[in-house]
Amino acid sequence: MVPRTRSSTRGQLDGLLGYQLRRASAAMTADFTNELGAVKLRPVQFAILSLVADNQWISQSQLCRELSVQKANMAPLVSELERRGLLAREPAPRDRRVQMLTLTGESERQLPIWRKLVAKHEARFFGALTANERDDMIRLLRKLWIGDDSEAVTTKSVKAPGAGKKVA
Amino acid sequence: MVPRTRSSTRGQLDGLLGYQLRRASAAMTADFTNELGAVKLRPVQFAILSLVADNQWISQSQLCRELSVQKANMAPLVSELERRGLLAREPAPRDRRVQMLTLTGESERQLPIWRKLVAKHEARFFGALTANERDDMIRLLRKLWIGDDSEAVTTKSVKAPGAGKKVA
DNA sequence: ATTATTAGTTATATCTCATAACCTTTTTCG
DNA sequence: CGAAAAAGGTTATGAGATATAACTAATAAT
Repeated sequence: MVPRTRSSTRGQLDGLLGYQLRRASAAMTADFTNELGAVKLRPVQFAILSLVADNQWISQSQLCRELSVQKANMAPLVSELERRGLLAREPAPRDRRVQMLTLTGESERQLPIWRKLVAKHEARFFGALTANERDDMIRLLRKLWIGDDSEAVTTKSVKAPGAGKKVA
Repeated sequence: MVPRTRSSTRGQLDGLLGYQLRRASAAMTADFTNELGAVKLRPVQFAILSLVADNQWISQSQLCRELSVQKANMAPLVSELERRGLLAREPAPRDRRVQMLTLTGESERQLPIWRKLVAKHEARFFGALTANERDDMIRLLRKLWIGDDSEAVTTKSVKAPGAGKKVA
């Protein structure tokens, strides 16, 4: 059971947090897909449904902000979930631009099951960590991107007025 | 300094390690691109060059295993770096199938500079963490994917003989 | 020697994510 | 009030990431 030909040195690379983060995230996504591939739910789709479940009548724009997904990418995502009968769009009465979102009977029924699958995936993938380590990690990870406010809704309409807030 | 319109509840989602990992990794990649976009180096390209620097004459296959990149995807990656004069391919004398890789004078010269840029990016992005927290995080992240051995070299040549090792 | 394996390439399909252009509806403000 | 700006949403498009399949050439196994 020799670890194959691990002869080379990962050297500098191995000490980079960014590299470790990227690799861990990729492995996690693969494991997620492995668990929820059968029900055809990708991480972002699960995130959308989960968020709609916890915030009924949330608008697509709000979703975009919460998930840092650009509106141009959110449209087809929501459309597909709608097409599959997992999400319903409802025009907002007070603002006719807004599409309010809600779960359907079908997704309402399935979501608890999917959440169990996700929980199973999490237990498996993060099983290498102790409960304390998991708490630490979630706390640390959250510090890295919270407050990102990475536009995500872009197309900032920075046409003429250059008074932009210096996006850096 | 109110956190904008954080009116909705991330609810269940927020407690998922996988979600946090995915968001943090995405934010990190964006920051990396922001720092090294000017020199046209993506994370995977930097990883390749860094690894070749630390392991001269490494083969593409070894690179694939180290980085969990499939050979079908590695080929064009290496080709582009070669085209840009940052990597040189040298047929191995003992095994004419193998392409041994090495840095060029140009990349040898630039790599220290690029490493400094990466260090700057890491300092900025992970600056929200203390030194101890960073040590913790790198240790925890490593536990998540090390030993993955996720094939990555696939195309298992499972032609006729079904005695394959059950790729799952 | 035949067979299986390994290194590498090319082609292709999906997913992710960013930009731009556009329409419609509100909101802001002179 | 009315024009301009801003916000919600859609479509189109391109680059990057990543997975599979099919293939050639060279080496290893039995």
